[in-house]
Amino acid sequence: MPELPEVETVAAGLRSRIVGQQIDRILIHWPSIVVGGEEKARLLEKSFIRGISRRGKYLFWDIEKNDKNFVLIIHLRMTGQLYTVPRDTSVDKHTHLELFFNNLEDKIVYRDIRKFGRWEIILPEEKEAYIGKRKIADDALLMNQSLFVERIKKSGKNIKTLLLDQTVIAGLGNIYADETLMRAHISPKRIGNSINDDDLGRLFVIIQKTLKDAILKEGTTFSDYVNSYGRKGKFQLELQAYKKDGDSCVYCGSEIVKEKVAGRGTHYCPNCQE
DNA sequence: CTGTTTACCTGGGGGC
DNA sequence: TGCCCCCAGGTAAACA
Repeated sequence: MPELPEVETVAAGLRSRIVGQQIDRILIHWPSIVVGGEEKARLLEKSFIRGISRRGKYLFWDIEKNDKNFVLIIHLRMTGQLYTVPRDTSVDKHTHLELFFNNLEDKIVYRDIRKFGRWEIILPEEKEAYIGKRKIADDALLMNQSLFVERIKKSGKNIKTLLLDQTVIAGLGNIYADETLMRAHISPKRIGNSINDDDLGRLFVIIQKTLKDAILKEGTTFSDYVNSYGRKGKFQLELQAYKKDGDSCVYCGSEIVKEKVAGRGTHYCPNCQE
């Protein structure tokens, strides 16, 4: 699923090619992907893309049309894909939106098997409220370490729940929550306020390093994720925990188990994650 | 306020 | 081959 490294890879790939471009036309095959439906989606036609940014798993496109500014917010959720193909490429039944450009031979397609992803168009002055309403925390790569440690330390929830909570730290999903806890040798079931400062500091550093490593590998492709060129990532080759149940732990050789923690399938080593 | 449950969707895999 | 059921998990809304 697209988490911080995957969304960052998509953001960077699109930014280098479409900032400055003008959208000529949008094809809408499944209007409910866009909040407000077709009428709202038409706002994008003839608009210019002025910038692309990211916070956690949210993509933000700064849009300008007739001297008015908008923000397009895209969340890929579980199976969303956002990538370019030559404009005459045919699309399948899972492709819900297509963006054509004035001066680009490629089009952008939005493909999403489960249709969980959302596009939302708001005004720039509404962006702060959008983030505030959802209480989206600082991006994991920009967050202050002591703030992270303080938030975990005062919580009675387990660490897996906290890492998945986008109001605590933004960007981790099920894959990177398991991967970072494995690398930090911390059990997903440990309660936040039972973990000492040193271990939390270490976890924070490992979170940032793991996410950066995954960005260098252009993300993890397990089933659906692709980058902005429609190609798979390579970090799945370096996973140590996610979907590794039954395999040997790379640190101690014990068998990795899978059980439900925080309502999610959770993979960890019972021996070295205490 | 907090915590839990359900809805949103489809494809894949297991059981028979 | 096919049918049924469960599972995958990010977010938001409904609920207790």
